[in-house]
Amino acid sequence: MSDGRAAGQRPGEWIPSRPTSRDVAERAGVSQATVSLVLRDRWAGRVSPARAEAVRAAARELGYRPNLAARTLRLGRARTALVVVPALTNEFFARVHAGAARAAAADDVGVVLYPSPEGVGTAPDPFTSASATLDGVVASSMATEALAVLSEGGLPLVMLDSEPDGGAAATVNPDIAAGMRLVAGHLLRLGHRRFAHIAADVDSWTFRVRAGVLAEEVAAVPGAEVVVTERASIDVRGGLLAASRALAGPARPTALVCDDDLLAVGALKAARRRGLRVPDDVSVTGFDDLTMATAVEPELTTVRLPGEELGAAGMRALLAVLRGEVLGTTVLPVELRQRGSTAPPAP
Amino acid sequence: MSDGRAAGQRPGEWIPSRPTSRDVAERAGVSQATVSLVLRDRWAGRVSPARAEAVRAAARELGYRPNLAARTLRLGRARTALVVVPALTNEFFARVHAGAARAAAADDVGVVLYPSPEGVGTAPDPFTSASATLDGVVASSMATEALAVLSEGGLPLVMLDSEPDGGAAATVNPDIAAGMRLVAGHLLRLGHRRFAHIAADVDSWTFRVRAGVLAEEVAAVPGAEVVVTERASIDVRGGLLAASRALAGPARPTALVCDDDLLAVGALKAARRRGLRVPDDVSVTGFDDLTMATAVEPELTTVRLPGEELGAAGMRALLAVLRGEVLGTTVLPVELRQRGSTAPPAP
DNA sequence: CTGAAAGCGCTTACAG
DNA sequence: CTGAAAGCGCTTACAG
Repeated sequence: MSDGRAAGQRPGEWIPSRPTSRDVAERAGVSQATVSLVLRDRWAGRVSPARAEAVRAAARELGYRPNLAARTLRLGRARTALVVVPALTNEFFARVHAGAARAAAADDVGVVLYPSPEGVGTAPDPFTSASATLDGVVASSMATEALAVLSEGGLPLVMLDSEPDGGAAATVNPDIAAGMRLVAGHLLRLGHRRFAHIAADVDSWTFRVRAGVLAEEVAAVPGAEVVVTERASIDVRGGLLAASRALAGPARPTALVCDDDLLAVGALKAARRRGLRVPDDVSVTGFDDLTMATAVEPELTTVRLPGEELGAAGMRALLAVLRGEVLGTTVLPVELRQRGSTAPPAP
Repeated sequence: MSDGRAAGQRPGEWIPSRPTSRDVAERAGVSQATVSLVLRDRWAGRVSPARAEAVRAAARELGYRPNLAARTLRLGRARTALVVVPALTNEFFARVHAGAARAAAADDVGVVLYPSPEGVGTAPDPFTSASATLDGVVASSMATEALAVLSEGGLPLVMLDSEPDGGAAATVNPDIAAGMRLVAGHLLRLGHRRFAHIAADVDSWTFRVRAGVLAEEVAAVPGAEVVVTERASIDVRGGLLAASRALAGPARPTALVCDDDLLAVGALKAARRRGLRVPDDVSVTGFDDLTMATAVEPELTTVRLPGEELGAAGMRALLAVLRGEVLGTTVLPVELRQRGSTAPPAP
């Protein structure tokens, strides 16, 4: 202790000098090795039950907690995963994070969160962060350009809601295509033929799939057509602007298919401002099933994406990859939630 | 390297064997000490500029990143703070986290997030988490019982939106009392006299203040009264149920003062279901100014709590405490956002 | 201006 | 069944 501790303490008295495994060993009258064995539960048949109990008692009395930095250094693994999401203030990504953290905790792995600051755009290098002693990365719904940065870390990478063959060790996706097929089918069956697609202004797999499937499904029905608005930023205001424009055209669409619930909420506002009733004059659909989807009136017909399950499955996939297993792409089912914002078009 | 590395690698080939400072030293033809000095920017006057440049070049070429576990172990500090919030899927706490992470990053400190799984209730011991090499804790809006657990870690603790003298090293609060005074004043000035308080079912400082101030302000006006509903769980459904009950009574209140925007959104729904118009028949106010506040119609009159600023100020306070500074309680200003959900009561 | 050495706290192969 | 020792990668006081 020639310097390190002293140097660490100089800035203030705030460093609680925690007991070390040596302190526990001393108190229990055993060696540090025995302490480690007992506390890591690797003692069966190697340490007598009496001594094991003595160690546990000493640890308890001292309030001993292993120093994770030391353990990490020794073990060469951090038992920590990085979760990268475009924006944490979006409820969907908060759910993804919650699911990932839950699955990680079940395996005694910690999670460090990295919300890409520029929204869904390119993330600056997360690996320079102070918490960057990482075993692997789970990243959700990133824009295409962001992948390169993530791969650069050289860490095992699991992508969520992303291009299936994007170079990640594993991919877990909600069944986006099925979701959009459910929306299109629902509206077509109600009798809609003039659609507007309120599309998000993010260039990522998930939104490309939504656009592609909607176009296909509508094209398959004679007389049906879909116009695509200028791409909208993913917030209420973006939806309001894009939907206003879509509703202003000559052949007014009878259904607004929105890439996200936030856009759909904006579309609801746009319709109301033009004096149109939802769903009587125009139907509106969303994607995600955020809390907001049932907060508004009418409540939104939308696709429920399993955010928590996505995060949990992604973390489990990462853990499996770290164990050396080889994984491909997992697809999670989605559901259509039919609510008050959709109805047959006015005759 | 008798065992450690080998043991670490056995589970799979996934551990990228990263270059160490020794590798950089070798490549640059200097000692490890020089590498450390240069890379930590402590070389001025101690290492010749030419060698410093050589070290930087070598580090760049090898893609060297310091092993944080080793640095942490040596330094005795983790440069990592724990942020504890009741629930991350609540947008307000997501904002708090974002602000805290931003402030931490500015000081090159990492953030580990701990969303108390049981909502706003008692958090189980966060310090057993695998990422628990921590310098300090910032905790927001915790229920009273949760404080004990947090103090137990023995780490410097900054509380946000909490009891000012609750034993934390520092406290940073939005001016909750002023916020509720703004709401009450606004409604009283509009002419309201019969209030219902849709109160949250969480026993914490922030909600006690809201209840206390509302009661006081209303009591100060002759003829004005406030009834308190059964406490509601903080979500749309909770608000809907509590508000339904409040509106069913004999002397129907003309204003529903809600502890949270989610409750207020529920109240909006309750009013609508009873065939009451907002704000013509009944006024509704919220607290927080979530995205949802402007998503609904009419948009909510609410108190804007500065979530990001709260998180950032809290983290800066923790950093100051870690530097040995003594801090008291900081109060952040709040604002009333007047929108469409409030109006004079029907005559 | 530079390097050799010690030590942070832990875990494990090895020797008893 | 138990302990002494080495070493993970880094930083810094110290000796040159």
